[in-house]
Amino acid sequence: MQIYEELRARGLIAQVTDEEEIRELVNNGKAVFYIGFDPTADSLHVGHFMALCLMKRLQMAGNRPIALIGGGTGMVGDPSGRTDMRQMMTTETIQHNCDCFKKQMERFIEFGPDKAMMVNNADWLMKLNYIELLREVGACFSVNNMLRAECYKQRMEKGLSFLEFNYMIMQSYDFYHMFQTLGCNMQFGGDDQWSNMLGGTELIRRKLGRDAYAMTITLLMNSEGKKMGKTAKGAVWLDPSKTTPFEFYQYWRNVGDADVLKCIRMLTFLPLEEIDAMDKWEGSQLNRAKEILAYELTKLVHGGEEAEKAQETARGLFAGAGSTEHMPSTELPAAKFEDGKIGAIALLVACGLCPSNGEARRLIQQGGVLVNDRKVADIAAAFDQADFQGEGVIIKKGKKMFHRAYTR
RNA sequence: GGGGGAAUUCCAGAGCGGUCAAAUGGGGCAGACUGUAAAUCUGUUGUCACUGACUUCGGUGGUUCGAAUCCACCUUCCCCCA
Repeated sequence: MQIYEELRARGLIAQVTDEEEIRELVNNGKAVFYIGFDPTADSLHVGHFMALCLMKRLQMAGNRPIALIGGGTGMVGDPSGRTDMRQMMTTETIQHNCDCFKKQMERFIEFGPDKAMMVNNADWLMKLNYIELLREVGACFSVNNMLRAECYKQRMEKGLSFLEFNYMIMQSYDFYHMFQTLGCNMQFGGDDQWSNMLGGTELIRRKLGRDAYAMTITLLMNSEGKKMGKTAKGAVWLDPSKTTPFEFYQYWRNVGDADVLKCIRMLTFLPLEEIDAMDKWEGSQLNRAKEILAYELTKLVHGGEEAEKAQETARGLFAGAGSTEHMPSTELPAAKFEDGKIGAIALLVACGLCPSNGEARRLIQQGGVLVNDRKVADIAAAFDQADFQGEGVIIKKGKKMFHRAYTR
């Protein structure tokens, strides 16, 4: 099976401009393609991860990836999929984020001569002259058409600033620029980028009379139609200091039944035959599939060792046996103890399991806290400092949150 | 440029000058049931020294014994006309 067919089979392809041409290009390793990453945070998240995997897959098939960091477009802000305007970022923040992205990407993609390239569109966008740009490319865009684009339509109700309206032009210009300077003939991106991407192919056609191609990746949605990779606390990050490997593992371990196979297919590098076999699994057997999903992804993002640890820890906690040493933990300073004791409420707050005393109190009253497997029944309960020595104590909040607290 | 409207807690969205820490829904958290799933049901959801106190309703002042509610100005956003 060739790469294009594999992408299809994995359900990764959402829309394409010209299926025949694209298949031809990628299957023969002739594509020089780019994917853009706007530096909106100081770490990549799961959404970016899909794009990185796609790059890797295509690179393995002989194509040349270009990772475009949006140091310039980040100054404008993409209105796609947003109901309100993005917070404007300072130049320093953008630069910092770009640096962080670069570091993380290097873990996944091989950069170097004849390998993948990394470029920053600030290098050319920042130098643009307004009038020149208007005359050069502005004339090629129809406002009527742009307003019909889905990404702007949504914003017509809430208001769209001229700044953001220009995002599509900037992105199109990127493609146009790289088509000429780097021989980039294809663009990939999230499905929400479709209209921006078409802007680029259209611009190239108008200015140069040449064909360029675009393809979008299916957005990873769960069965309820919500974007995956988000939790109540925010995105699931790839940076281990923002989302620990254990938390990362648990996120995938807990996906809904209806979504496991889809995730395995789209995100892992397991052979399709193996995945097809799992398709027949049902009921509680799917738990096995979830473990595989969680393990594979943790391995890809954090490495085999971390994946092992996370899996071992999870099994230990939920199945009763195994080690507890890799679960999230907190070292309690001696100052937290009074007369050699710490109250249950103070303990929960100190470990970050509850943001306020009120919530900790409620949690205990509702029977949601276990310390060393014993339910904490009284909000006035206190624990001896001596118990925290060495291994410390295991605090269980609700059904799934485990935390270890210890002292030196 | 002219006219009109809006800003409430995580989100959406109620809210007669006192009975408002503020309806309702969503989300979150916890309990029951389970498979670390989904669905369902129950409780809970500003902070703290929690039978009490304190800080919240875009901002700043004002009226009043008392303001989320009334007035003035400011800020931001939306709509209509140009």
